[in-house]
Amino acid sequence: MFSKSCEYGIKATAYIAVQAKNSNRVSLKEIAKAIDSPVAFTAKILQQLARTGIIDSVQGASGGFEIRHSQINKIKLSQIVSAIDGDNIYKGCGLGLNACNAKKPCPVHYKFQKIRDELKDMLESTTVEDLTLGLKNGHTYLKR
Amino acid sequence: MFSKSCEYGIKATAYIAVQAKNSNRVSLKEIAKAIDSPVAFTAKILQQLARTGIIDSVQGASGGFEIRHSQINKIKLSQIVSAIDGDNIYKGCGLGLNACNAKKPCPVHYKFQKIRDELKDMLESTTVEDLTLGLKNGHTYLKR
DNA sequence: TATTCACAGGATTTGGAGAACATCTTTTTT
DNA sequence: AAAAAAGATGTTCTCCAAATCCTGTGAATA
Repeated sequence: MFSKSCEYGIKATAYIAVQAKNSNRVSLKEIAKAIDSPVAFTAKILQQLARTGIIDSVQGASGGFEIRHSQINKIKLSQIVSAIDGDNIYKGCGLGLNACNAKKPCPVHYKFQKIRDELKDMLESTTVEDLTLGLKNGHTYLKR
Repeated sequence: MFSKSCEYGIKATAYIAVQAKNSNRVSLKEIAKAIDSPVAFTAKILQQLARTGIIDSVQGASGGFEIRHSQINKIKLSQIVSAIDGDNIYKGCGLGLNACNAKKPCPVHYKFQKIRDELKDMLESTTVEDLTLGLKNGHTYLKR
């Protein structure tokens, strides 16, 4: 469904948000450990997220990553996905055709459109805060 | 969404079905040309589909691939997907966790489950015949 | 029965995403 | 100002899906 990068991006953002709620700034290492991801690779993804303004990075000793409290309930999953995987999930043809659209649809175009639209709605109506709720009370997990 | 193999598999099956309705048996080359896919790679995928009984292959001169008329409206998209990609699409975790299930769900588990269930329903309720209809009257396409 | 056509299937190569490594830059602390 | 902590960036390595190659086998037909 999503690329590995995107999966890590979502998990990392969720973890940072949980810690930000406790006013903790977290380091790259801590994040990688918490979401069980390769450190160096995670660094690149966090950079992408920081550049697009989804998370904030602070350099230097006692630096790390954080998210402004006011942003936690505003960041939508769709933003993270777009930042990392682009909008191919919404636009891409189910059968991989380059020019698949309403004018020249592939045989499964409309059936897939329905699914994709629902996926889009879901991603646009789910905020990072939604993800933190289950994590805080231990009902959901980021590892294993 | 699907692997390239799977995309080719669906397109090939649809094409073979259209031709089978006209009582034409089609060769590997013709199929590859019709769906704009690499010949050798397509051969492998057709082998898989033939082995699982979704399509029939006939060796020798004037051989090729075909589908029994009585099967065209019975073969479901889900069968093709399972034969090539397995059932990872239904089971796989949205965030790539190995052990993501109702007992230890990831933060997006239930939201994704809904989408996946709908995808499953769609694939199970769409037959190869459904795909052939648009192709025959020129409303849908397999190339470009 | 020899030839040719066409699929079967094992072995191999290629390309790109994912992962790891090394180095440079910035910021904080002392 | 120097050292330490941490992010930024470029390069390399690895692995698997994607694609190809080559040889084997079966069927038609002359």
